[in-house]
Amino acid sequence: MHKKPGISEAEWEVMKVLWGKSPQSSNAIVAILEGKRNWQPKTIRTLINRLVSKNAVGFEKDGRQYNYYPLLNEQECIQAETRSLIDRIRGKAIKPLLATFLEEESLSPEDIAELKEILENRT
Amino acid sequence: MHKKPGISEAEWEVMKVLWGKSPQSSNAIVAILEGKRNWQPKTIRTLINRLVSKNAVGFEKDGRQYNYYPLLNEQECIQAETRSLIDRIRGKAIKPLLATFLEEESLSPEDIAELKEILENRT
DNA sequence: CTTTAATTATTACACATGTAATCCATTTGT
DNA sequence: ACAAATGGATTACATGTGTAATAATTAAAG
Repeated sequence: MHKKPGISEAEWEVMKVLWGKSPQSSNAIVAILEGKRNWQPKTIRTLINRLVSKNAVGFEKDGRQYNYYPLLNEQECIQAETRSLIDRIRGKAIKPLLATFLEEESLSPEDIAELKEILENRT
Repeated sequence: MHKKPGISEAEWEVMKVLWGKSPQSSNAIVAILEGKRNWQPKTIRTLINRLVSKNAVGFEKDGRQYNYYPLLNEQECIQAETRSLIDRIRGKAIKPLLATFLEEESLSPEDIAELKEILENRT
């Protein structure tokens, strides 16, 4: 039994563009991503098509062109990835992982305060 | 240009077994994993072999049998996965993700104290 | 020694993913 | 009206991954 396919790493880049603004034409998506990743336009179109196949992205026709928009919620996708990582290391020390996050990422003072509060309440 | 292959989700299960104790025979690994995942022994052996091909696992012969041990450090692998997730959601709110972690996972009081300290020092 | 059982090695096969190119239809410039 | 460009649809192809089965080898049992 094969498991439901998720959104691949490359496809995530497209989702992020659409979560940032939607709907957008493939041209617009291509323009944005060509700068960030070293991808050919054809490659980016393939990714868009795959996301449509996966029902992660929908589109409306505007004459001959399509305008794409996300069908999945950003926060839910992030949570799904997070849970996937948690599952992967389940049974192992979660702390070093968290430490990596806390050290590497830019958090606002408010974020930090809020996270501290979560930790307090867990004790 | 193809990127270096990582350790797949299924392979991680094998790594976890070996990080828990090593070296171990394939039989021992199979015995442990048959309980947790619904895998055939042949499947598990395939995973072990792939890890050997990837230089993630080494082995010493003990007569006709092999005893396997990890060649990669657990903490580093966890960090790599963590960074991969961070990259994936880069530019997006990291806080909800952290909140998920902090709420879902079981952390010891010592862990919590240590994490709080990390947060303090970041302020 | 020969048959059997256990282990490792090799092969299989469908679907996913990275990374595009080609084909086809339609719009647009001349 | 015709040619060129553009955008979507289809096809490509190597490698990775899940999930094993089969073949080859060798140790153990009789």
